[in-house]
Amino acid sequence: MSVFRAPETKTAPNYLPGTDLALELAEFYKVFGDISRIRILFALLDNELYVNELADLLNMSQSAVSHQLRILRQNKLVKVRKDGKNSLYSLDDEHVYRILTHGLEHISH
Amino acid sequence: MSVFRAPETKTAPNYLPGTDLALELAEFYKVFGDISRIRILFALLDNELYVNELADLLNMSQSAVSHQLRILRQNKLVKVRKDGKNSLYSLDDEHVYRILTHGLEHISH
DNA sequence: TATACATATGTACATATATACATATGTATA
DNA sequence: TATACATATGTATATATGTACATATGTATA
Repeated sequence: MSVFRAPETKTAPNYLPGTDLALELAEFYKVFGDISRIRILFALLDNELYVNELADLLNMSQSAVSHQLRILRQNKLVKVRKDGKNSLYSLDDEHVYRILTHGLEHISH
Repeated sequence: MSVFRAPETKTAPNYLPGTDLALELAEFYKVFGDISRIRILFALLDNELYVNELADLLNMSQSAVSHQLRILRQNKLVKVRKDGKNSLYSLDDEHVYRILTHGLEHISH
């Protein structure tokens, strides 16, 4: 990835994304930077689950789950399907699985 | 990814990582969840750079850059090479590029 | 309509964290 | 050794953020 360079030789970086893009990307990764949201995403990896099922499964309050689901929804990582008074949540994006997988690859060296 | 399921049918999730793993993964993504670190990583994508070069390039204080480089180092995302009194930083891991790329793919829909 | 229930949301607060500032450490050169 | 310079680090502080608690919204059923 990074090319070796003699200390005296200075080359400017040839790809620097604008601040806006960097910010957007940071905001995106920030969503994955919380254990509750990670656990929710893993729970939804192969299942469509109700809010209260998530709360029970993960030992979280209904409120906390709902708040985190909102963040995940806003970032298009999960989607909702209404079922009467219940809400069924599932993953929204095909990338989510790959993103989680790559993270796991990294931390397992 | 997520299998359709009738509301009455309840299946337990078949893969739930332990809390420790979820925490480790969240901590890992947290590193990407900051605009300064993202900008540093992009700057290092094709270049080996000195701390002061990064500071100039990104309009950050030397201290701020150094603090963030420490976090990136501890998470094995960048590595250092000493050159006298200078330090040359570069990406440490082949995954970094792919992780950034996937993030970009997601936010660009 | 009244009640029960599932989910969403407003708010307060405790905790985490990025940066500025000051300073320490380490290296090269006079 | 003294000085200049690059980088690292300790600390304080302002800001961001996750969760608890209370409550609102919306739906099904009696």
